[in-house]
Amino acid sequence: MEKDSVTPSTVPVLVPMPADRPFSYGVPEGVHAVPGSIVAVPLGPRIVAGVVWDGPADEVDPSKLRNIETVFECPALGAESRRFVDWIADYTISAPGMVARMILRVPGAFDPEPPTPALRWTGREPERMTGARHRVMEIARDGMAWSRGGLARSAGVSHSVIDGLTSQGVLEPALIPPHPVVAAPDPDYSKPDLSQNQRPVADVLTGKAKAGYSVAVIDGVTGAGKTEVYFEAVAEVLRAAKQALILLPEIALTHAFLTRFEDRFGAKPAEWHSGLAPRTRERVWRQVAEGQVRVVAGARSALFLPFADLGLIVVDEEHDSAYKQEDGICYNARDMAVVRGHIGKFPVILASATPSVETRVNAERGRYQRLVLADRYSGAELPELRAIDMRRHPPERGKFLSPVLAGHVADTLERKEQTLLFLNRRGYAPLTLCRVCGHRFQCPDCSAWLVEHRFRGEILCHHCGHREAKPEACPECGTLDHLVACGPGIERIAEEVDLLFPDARTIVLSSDLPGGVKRMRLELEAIADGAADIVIGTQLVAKGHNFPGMTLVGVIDADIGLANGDPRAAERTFQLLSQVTGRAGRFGKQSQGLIQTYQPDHPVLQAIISGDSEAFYSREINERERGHLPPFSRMAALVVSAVTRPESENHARALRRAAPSAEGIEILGPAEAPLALIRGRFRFRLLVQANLQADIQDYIRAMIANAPKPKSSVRVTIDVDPQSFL
DNA sequence: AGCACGCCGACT
DNA sequence: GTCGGCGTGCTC
Repeated sequence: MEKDSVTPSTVPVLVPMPADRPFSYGVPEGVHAVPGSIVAVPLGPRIVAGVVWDGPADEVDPSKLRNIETVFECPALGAESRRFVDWIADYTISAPGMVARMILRVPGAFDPEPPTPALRWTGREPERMTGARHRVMEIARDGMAWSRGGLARSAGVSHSVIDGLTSQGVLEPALIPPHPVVAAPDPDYSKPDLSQNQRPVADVLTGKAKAGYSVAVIDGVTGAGKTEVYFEAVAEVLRAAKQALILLPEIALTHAFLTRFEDRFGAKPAEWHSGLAPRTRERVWRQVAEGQVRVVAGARSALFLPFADLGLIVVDEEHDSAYKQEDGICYNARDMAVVRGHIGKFPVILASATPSVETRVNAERGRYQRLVLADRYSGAELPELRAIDMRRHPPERGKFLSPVLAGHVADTLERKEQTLLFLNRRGYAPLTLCRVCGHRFQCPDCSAWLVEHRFRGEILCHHCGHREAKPEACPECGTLDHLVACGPGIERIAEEVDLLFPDARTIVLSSDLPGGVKRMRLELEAIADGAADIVIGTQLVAKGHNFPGMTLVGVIDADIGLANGDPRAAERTFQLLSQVTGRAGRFGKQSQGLIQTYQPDHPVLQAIISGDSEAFYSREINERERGHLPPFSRMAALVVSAVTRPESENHARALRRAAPSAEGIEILGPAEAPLALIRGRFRFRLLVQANLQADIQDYIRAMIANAPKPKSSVRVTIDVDPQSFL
């Protein structure tokens, strides 16, 4: 410990920790740290990455003050990104350091990528020429830098030949700068051939792209060409030398999308999703920060890339629930994209064939501008939709395809066209029970049934990942071979299809598919190329894939989503079924969608079949307004969880008692959360419902501050704007 | 969030 | 007798 004659200057630093404000760190002599600088700082026993924040640092006990370890050689986080972090922390009632962590969760990206060592021709000729050396010189004479291995391989010689030439001074060491992850997109690479319907919408969007903040909603049926239209806004932003971000629901980062982008701009966008290799991830992050990457196509987490100069965000399929993050910091990427646009003073485009009720209401209120794209592009017909009344056309006992649907599948096979059978349930059967004693297989740690996955020979929990080998005997009564599967999953549908159509080539697609993003892309491409006759899939096949040969879509069970009482259930079912039936008939052939249901008169099904979505929306919006539900009020869910049921319930009650009384704010609960037990923790939930003028965040902060501090084993998670209103 | 410290069960 | 479980507390 040396005695300091001068007090070192201090700066606030956001560290990846749930503290409500930045920590203070000393800045050593000669170190340059400005707001946004990404730094390594000591925190307890370890070194972590943090960001220098704005404003003066808090005074801290000098004995606690520690110094910044390093300032990374990396562009500082811009002021817009910093305001975005502060805004999200405030809105979601979470620690700013934890929000910043979402940006910084890219280990290794903060140090510049080292240039690759290479060799280049010096202009000198070898003293003695040999065959091998001649082959090397043929290549090296172009004056380009080659890696040692690359040059050897190209010339078909061994390393020692290269080393010999290097020691003779024929080749000299050089450095290859890091490769750009993608080439620069050219806004004028190919002029789009827009239809009469698309042109005016594209013109409005390009106009907005040149102005400041605005939100536009492109509302158009599947296949109406929304992508081509928003590409024009992207082009305009590229001309203005700004960056653009296109958000897509997780799985929708399809090869087809990337190809369309490349056809329009002459280069692929940089991709950002969970399936990226760590190395690629780092490169993309860094090149986005440096401004080298101009366009990113990514999943919701791409919103937290350190853009140098962002000028547009497109949220494709804006209604999709994949935009909602439910764990850790709860946020909806669609809404946060709008916030980001507001902070950065740039336009945001929301696109969907089935916009969310929230977005429709925002458009009606004039906050968003709605642009309608009416017709299908290039004359493709919408599928002809019909409900199959399962009460009149029941399947055989223990089967799930009605004779009507099976008949149409047979016809489609005969025409050598493709069928998609949709069922939003993974596995073989959602429930297994013993026919002798009635024992039901339940997860030991969750209030959920174990789902049989017959292909894997296991029964597993879809909430915590608990798995066990599928037993032969009932664990309760010991009876052998009397376990019975209840209800269908896609594997069971596949089994039924195999019995009905043994010669058809079938494929089962769900998130269970081993092999990750890569395998999924290959399978989807193979299907598009006609490698399967019948595709059986979960919602993942409903999202944005084009299957040209697909002329029949069968929905196995349209009633699944409507069963629970959630006010949003109707909307979700409408969106999902519209999306999945929209997979058919995108390329001119007449196609049909058959929807199996026990309630063909349900308004949601009527809306889908008749194509009268306006009636559906006005009814839904009305119901939300009457029920005082979002977006006509604001909601937040507080979930208390603990290892024992009473601990959880008691603290939930304590929170409710601690709630101040406030004008226009109401609390519902506590009640057992929809899944009362997850991963061995009992959950109780409070719902806070506020009118649009009330400050729901302040209210919740007061509630938590007033309540007794719970034991650390009791956790409270806050979800502002929850997906479920129940 | 991570990590260390600290106090109670099954084993080298 | 130790190894190791996770409950509690702290991090500028």
